[in-house]
Amino acid sequence: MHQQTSAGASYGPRSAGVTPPSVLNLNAYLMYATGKAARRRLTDALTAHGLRLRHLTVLSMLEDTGPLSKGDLASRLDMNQSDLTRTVTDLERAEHVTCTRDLSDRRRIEVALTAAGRGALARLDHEVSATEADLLSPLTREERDRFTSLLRRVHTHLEQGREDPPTH
Amino acid sequence: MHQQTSAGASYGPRSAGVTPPSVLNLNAYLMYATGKAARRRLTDALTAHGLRLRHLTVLSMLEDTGPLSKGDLASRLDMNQSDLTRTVTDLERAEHVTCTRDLSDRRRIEVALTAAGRGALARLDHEVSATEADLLSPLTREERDRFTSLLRRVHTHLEQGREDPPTH
DNA sequence: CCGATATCAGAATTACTGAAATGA
DNA sequence: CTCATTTCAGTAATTCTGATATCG
Repeated sequence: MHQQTSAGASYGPRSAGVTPPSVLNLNAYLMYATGKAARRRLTDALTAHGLRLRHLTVLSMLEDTGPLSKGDLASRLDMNQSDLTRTVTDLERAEHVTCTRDLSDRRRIEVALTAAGRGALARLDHEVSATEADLLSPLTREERDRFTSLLRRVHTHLEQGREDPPTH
Repeated sequence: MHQQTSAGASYGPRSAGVTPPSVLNLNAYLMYATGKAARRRLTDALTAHGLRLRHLTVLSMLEDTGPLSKGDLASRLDMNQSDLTRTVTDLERAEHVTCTRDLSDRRRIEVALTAAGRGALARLDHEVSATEADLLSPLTREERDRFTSLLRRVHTHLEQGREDPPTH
């Protein structure tokens, strides 16, 4: 997008790093494309268990943090309330979570993981780990750690950007 | 997902870095989540121009590589043929690309960028760059370069994985 | 009254599947 | 006939919007 690979004529030999394709330099596109691939692979691994990615993320978030209200879950997972409600309904029906009203604020509904939900997560662990390993297989262990660290920082930034939208 | 935050009882105080939340350690989830955010921001930046992300990716790929057949475009952009056909139809209607049959293989249709298409890309450049900068704002310049490099390697790996599906 | 939380119905967008037409 | 390329129609899944009910 920045350099001008003008018209389709004569592509001379490219020494490494010279005029690399610009789409692939678009971090935004790379993030989108790899995210798409990651979602697809995770989904494939989950369908055999009758779950979708959104179910896994809710279960996993609850395992991490303990019980949360639906609003907090939606905000932390970057889902809208509407979809989160449906997802939790599915999980409640499958008895993977329980929903209880907060007595001190009767608007809030607290969602908590059940033993069955924890069991489901445990059964998913192997396949999710395998998907992880596959996705990052071209990287060495050190590179994976750096990648994770950078990704997490970007993710945290995006999370905050949602709650406090930039003025422009 | 790896550590066992066993049973839902007692969540003691967590000192920094100890038993970090597992969802956020799932690279697959982080990739999915950041990809989702990246897609949303790019889409927001594009709608004002009457384009969608898939249009930008096609235009941008053509600018990088020169004319490509529809099949090659689909494969390189990880879109299925069906959706790519529709996307190119839109772009052709907007006169951002032209489609010409390959005379040596009349099955293939070569898609090429027009001057108008190049102009549209140029007009998008600023906003796309701004989106890029925003997404990666928590990283230093060196970190961005490392991140891009790692991301690109992962992306390349996933691209190849599509053409040559692993046997399992 | 206002603002926050949750729910519901539906639309918009994206992603996928299968089948048909054409040509190598 | 088989295979590759494109096209079309329709489905499934994801994401988002708006309206409503309840509660603080």
